[in-house]
Amino acid sequence: MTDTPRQRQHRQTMADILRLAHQQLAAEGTAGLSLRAIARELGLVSSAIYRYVPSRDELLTLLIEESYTAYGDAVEAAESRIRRDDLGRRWLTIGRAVRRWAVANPAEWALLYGSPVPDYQAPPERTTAAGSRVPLLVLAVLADADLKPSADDPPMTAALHRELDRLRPQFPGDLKPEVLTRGLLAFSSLCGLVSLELFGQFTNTVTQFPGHLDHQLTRLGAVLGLPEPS
Amino acid sequence: MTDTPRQRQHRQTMADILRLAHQQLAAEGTAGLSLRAIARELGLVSSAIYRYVPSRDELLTLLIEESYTAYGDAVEAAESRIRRDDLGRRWLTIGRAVRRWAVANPAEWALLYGSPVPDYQAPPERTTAAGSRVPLLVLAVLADADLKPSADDPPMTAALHRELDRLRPQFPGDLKPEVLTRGLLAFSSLCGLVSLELFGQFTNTVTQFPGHLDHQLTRLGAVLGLPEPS
DNA sequence: GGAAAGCAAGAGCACTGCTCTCTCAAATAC
DNA sequence: GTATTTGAGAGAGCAGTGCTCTTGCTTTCC
Repeated sequence: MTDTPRQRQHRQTMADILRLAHQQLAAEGTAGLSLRAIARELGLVSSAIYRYVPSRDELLTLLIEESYTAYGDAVEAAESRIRRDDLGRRWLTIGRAVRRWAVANPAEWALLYGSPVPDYQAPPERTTAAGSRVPLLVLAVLADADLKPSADDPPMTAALHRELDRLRPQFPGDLKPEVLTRGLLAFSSLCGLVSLELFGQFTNTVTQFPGHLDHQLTRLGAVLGLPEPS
Repeated sequence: MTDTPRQRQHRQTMADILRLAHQQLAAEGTAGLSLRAIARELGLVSSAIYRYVPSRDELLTLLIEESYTAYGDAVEAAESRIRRDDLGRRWLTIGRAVRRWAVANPAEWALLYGSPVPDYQAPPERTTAAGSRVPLLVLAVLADADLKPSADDPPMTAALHRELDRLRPQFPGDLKPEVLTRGLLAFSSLCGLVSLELFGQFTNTVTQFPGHLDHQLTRLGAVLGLPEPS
C-alpha cells in the first residue's frame, strides 16, 4: 500500500539487475560482470544503470551479500534437519552441504572464497556477519559436543592462546582455545578441499569427489573429537 | 656466441615484460594486468607488445609458469635443508615455506590457488608438472615414513579406492590409498589455511598467523602419522 | 496547479585487448 | 657486395569497458 507504482518499478528493475548479474557471474566469472551488458539486456542505455547501482563495486558487494545469504541458508537448512545429538552427522552434513552449494554455484563460491577482486574491498560491516554463519555452525557443533582440551592438542604460543581466549565471548559454547583451533582447522580444510576441487587443482588426481569428501570429513570428525555419525 | 644482437635484445625485452608484469600483478592483482601499460612503461607503442606476447592469456600462462617454478624452488629449497629422517620437521618446514612464499607473493598465490581467471584455461601441459612439485614433496615425506593403513583410517568407497590405486605409480613410494588420502588432506588443509589468511577470511579472528599455522601443522602431522619434529 | 524528485537518453572521456597496414633497419642468402 | 628476407616498431582503428555530465520528460508530492 505504501509504495507507489514507481517504487514497485524500481524494485523490479533492481531485482532484474541482480538476476542478470548472477547469470553473468555464472556464465563469465567475476571479471565478466559488465554493467553495460546488464543495461543492454534490460533495454536500457548504459548510463541509466547508474540510477540503480552506483558502481561496479557496489554491484559486487550486493552479489556477495546475496551469495553469503543463499550459502548460509542452504547449509543451515541442511544441518537443521539432523538430530541435535548426532554430532558426527551434523558435521558431515555441513561439509556435504558446503560442497553441494559450491558445486551448484561455482562462480559465487569463487566470489566468496577465491582471490579478492583487485582494487575492491568488501565493506566488512555488510559481509562479515553473513560470512560467519557457516563457520559458526561448525563451532556450534563443537559447543554441543562439550569437548575438553586433550593431551593430543599440540602446544600453542602464549600470544595465540591469549588471542583465542579473548574471542571466546564471540562464539557459542565458551570454547577453549584448544578446541577452537580444532574447529578452525576443520573449516579451513573443508574450504581447501572444496576450493581445490572447484579451481581444478585435483584434475588428473581425484575425480570421485563426493566419496573423497566423505572420507576426509570423517577423518576430520575424528580430529575434532566427534563421535561417528549414527 | 650463437646469438645475434637482435636475439639478445629480444630476450632482454621479453624479460623486461615479465618483470613489469609481476610488478603489475603485485600492485593491482590479476585484473590489473594490462599489456598496454607494460608497453607504455617500456616506451613502446601498444601494438608493439604483440611482437613479444601474442595475447594477454599467453602472458598469464607465462606468469603462472614462472610463479609455480619460484614457488616450487622456494619450498624444495627449505625442505631440502632438513635431515631426511626428521619426518615431522620436513612436513612442518614444507608448511611454513608454503606460507612464507604465499605471504611474500600474495598475487602469485592468488594466481596459482585462487579463483580461475574467467575465460582462461591454463594449458595443462605447461602447468601441471610445475604445480605438482609441492604436493609431491608432501607425498615424499609420507613415502619415507613408510606408513601403513591403520584402523583409524575412515572407510572409502570401492570406486575411490580403485581410483587411488591406479594413481600409485605416479607417486613416490607406492603409497596405499589410505595413506594417500592423508597426504591429500594435509595438502588441502594447508592450502585452505593459507588462502583463508591471504584472502582475508580470518580478519577479526586470528592474527597470530605463524603461531596458528605451526599449531595446525603439528596437528596435521599427527593425523598424517608422522613423529613429532625432533 | 506548481515544485521537486526520479528516470532515461545521449554524448563524451579514458581506458582495455587486439588487428591491420606501413616503414625502416638489421640479419641472412647468393 | 648486393639483394632479399625477417624482425621491430609506429599509427590508425574496432569494439568493448566504467563512469560523468547535461538535457528532457514523467511521476510524485504539497
